[in-house]
Amino acid sequence: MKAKSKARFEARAKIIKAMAHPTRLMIVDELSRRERCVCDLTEMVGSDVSTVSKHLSVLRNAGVVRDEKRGSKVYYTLRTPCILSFMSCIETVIKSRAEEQLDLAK
Amino acid sequence: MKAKSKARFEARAKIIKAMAHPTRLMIVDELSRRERCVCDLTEMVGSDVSTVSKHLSVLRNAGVVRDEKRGSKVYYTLRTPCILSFMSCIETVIKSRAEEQLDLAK
DNA sequence: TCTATATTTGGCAATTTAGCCAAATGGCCA
DNA sequence: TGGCCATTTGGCTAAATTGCCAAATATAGA
Repeated sequence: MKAKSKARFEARAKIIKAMAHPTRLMIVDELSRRERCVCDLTEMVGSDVSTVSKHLSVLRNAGVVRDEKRGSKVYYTLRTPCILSFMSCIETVIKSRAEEQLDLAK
Repeated sequence: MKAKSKARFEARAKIIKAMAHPTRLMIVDELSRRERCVCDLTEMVGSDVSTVSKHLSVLRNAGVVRDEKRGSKVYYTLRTPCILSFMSCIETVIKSRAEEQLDLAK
């Protein structure tokens, strides 16, 4: 049971780690709206294509996004839409933190 | 607007990064049930106290947990309960991934 | 005050990550 | 086939992260 729960936390951490980067969050955010090819995302992000491609492979390996080749382009989509609720939790943490600091300032 | 959204993604990434570790996830999971002192968590986790203390400081700096000193012990609590919905999203990703691999195996 | 317990901090070695360039791969079309 | 476009991969360096030990700090109690 101990080992099993350890494996569970490792599996979760792997996914969370994949999202733990500003650029990858931006990508996830964009993909929550519509599918995008690497070229679209590269333009959005403003880094080298190879960098964006590597970020995408991190997300793909973690199972956060899915890729589909059509013609010479590769389109990425989110695998599940729950990412939005995920983000709303993060925003709650940010807000809670801000409020607490406001209290301290009084 | 561009810089603003960049800062937003960085703020979010900071919090997500704080959770992106199996041990810290285990801690967050435990704290979602009840408050715990460092000694309790150290026993649970099974690492050196200093290691656990550093994990806790990562979570504290990110605003995920709050600490309160009482006597010679320091008790940690979750700052917001939404972490649970956060985890359920992660589980969805894991499940979606598993199902897709099952399909491939057919 | 002296000691034991609880926690944090400093420091260090090993590992992982990020981002760039250059090169390889794959598809499209003249 | 040859050349162009889209994407991935290899390789490299710089920076960040992890986990341990040792040492510092704080509190409670004899």
